[in-house]
Amino acid sequence: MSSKEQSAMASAGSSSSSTEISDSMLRRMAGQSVNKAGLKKDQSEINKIIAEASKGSKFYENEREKDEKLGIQIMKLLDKRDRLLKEGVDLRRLERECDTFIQRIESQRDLSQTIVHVDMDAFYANVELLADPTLEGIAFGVGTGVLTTASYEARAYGVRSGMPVFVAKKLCPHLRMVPATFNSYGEYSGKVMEVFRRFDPNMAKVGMDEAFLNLTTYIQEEREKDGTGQESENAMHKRRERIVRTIRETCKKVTGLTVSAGIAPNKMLAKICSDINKPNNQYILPFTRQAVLDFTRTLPIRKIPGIGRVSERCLEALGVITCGDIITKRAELHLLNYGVIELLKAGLGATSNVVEAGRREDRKSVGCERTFREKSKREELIAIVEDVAEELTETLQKLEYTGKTLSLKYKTHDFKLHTKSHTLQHGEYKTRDSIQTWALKALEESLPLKLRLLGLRVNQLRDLRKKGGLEQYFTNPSHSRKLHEDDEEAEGADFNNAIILDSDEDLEDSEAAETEQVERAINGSPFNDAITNAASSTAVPFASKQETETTHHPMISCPICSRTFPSSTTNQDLNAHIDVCLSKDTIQQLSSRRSSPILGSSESVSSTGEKSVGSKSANKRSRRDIPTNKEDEEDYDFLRPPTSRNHSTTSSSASVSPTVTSSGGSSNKKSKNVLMGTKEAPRNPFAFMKR
DNA sequence: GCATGAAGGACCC
DNA sequence: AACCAGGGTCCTTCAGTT
Repeated sequence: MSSKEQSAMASAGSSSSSTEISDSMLRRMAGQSVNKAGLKKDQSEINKIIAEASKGSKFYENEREKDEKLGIQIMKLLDKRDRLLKEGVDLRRLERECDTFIQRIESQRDLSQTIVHVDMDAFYANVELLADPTLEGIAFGVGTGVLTTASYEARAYGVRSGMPVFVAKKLCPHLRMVPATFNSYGEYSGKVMEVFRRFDPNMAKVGMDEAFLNLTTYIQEEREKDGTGQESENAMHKRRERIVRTIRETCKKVTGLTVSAGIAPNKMLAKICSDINKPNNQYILPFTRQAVLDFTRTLPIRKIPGIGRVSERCLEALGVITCGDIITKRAELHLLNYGVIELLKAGLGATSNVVEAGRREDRKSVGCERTFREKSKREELIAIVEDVAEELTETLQKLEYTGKTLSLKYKTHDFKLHTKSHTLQHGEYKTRDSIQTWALKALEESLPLKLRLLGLRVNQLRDLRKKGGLEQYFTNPSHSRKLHEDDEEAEGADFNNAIILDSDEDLEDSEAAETEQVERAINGSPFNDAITNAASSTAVPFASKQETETTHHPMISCPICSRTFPSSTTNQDLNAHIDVCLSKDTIQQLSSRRSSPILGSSESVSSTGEKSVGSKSANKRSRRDIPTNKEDEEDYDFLRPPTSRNHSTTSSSASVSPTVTSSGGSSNKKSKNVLMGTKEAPRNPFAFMKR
């Protein structure tokens, strides 16, 4: 261990011996949702109470350990930076490279779309309030064990979601707790989403209480209706505000729940904006490049969706506190291989503005887990696994999925998480038996264990609602899914097939108009760019172009399985697909699937006669060629904002609402490493910013 | 060299 | 006197396979 590491240990660990709690621990214990509004008590006072309350607990110890490790990691990061600098890395060159990135990003900046992020206020809490008016005006929390949400009255005391009840009570002794009633949340969620859909049928739901809307089309139509021609930016601004106000009012009228909203030219910004005037209000960011830059310049990086506690600390150590710092420190970030491009995109406020409904096909896994009071007796643990397996099977059945890999997850008494997984080469996990058998085996293997959590999750799903088994090899969905009573989210989305083009797609040549801007952007830091020409950036000449074009490809369909493919699909590719479709295995598979539930291997590895799907080469080919334009996109592989992550739907009604974001642009290894020349790519705590 | 699996994490709501 | 959810997604690292 280097001396630096030792000192990191020392400083991070100092809290354990003395009564002082380190700063980073205070912050860490403060929890993830620190950025929430509505606090009364002084934040640092609150943080102290929180940390103090759980000090000495196993949880706390575990957090402290993590904190320590992070500290070391950060030291290493800094070490590395210093070393490279000493070795004489050409920072200037890196800076220029970043400027090229910036140029590209700027050239693709798109202010033509009106994106709205709508976010229900204290959703669970407010639903409970409707059900029980005696909660009106009092501090209460929803959940058991951990608060899933807190009323605004409670928040004033520093009580926040994700906080354990006993800590919350320390902050607010008279806090009242009500158990969560997920079914009702689901119902209200459905109603609200319905309202949103009136304004954007392709609305992207993000969890139960949030959604992204693209109002561009709605606005256009409205203007056509009232015969408004060219409109001043000011008029547009007002129109946007008014429409969003209408949306919120409608929600309130329909459900009695209040909504907040953010209006901006892209998802990341809209999301951040929805928080600004939080309860029951909205915030609109002017749709000009300058306004966006002004906004982001001072924006704490933590506000960027995808930047969590860890990334925040890493960046902070590098002197990056605000988005503005990202630009200033770009060379260093680049040097450390720290996902600069994504950061730059976020820093410039030029992230994805593509809003598309989540599709069932996008789901990647289904899981089920349980937390309980520390247990170590074999029988007890086994019973829990059985129980979880049972429930998982039910869920799987209800949702109509099977999966190839199963993983067991457990948390030991000291809050350490572990997973074990197994992938079936042939069969699929489907029956309770197959799941339980492996799960128990995996558990027993590691048995002398004191646990507090056990869970199971199935990955590599196959959608039983789909005709063939080939689907997993194509990204395409389209027609396939019929609506099912229990997934209210179903409608709408289906016909935009898997092609995931982001806004990046067609911009290339259409951008002449903005060249001027771009030019400026390259010379020097955009933030210093005094003369920003806001007007030109608001021009709407290509308004909504890519949106329509990328989502409404005409389709070609396979004569065998009638699956549809984008018109851009070449004959060759189509043939490849048809080959697969015609393969014997496939036919067998299709017919066997009809007749009986054979597929799930009842035992772990051994299997039924299910040959894997289609010929390997065919699969490979098709997977690469047919579905996406990924290859083409590689070049544009900037951040597709992390913004829209998925959220599960706990409700028994199982509205599957998978991710909103399209999959796509894998992260651009090329440019990242090529420029660097560093081998041991330092972990890029940022990788997740992918989209 | 590349695709896959397994295990571990970061993050989100 | 005790003791921090549960549903997901994506990324990374390290092997071992093909």
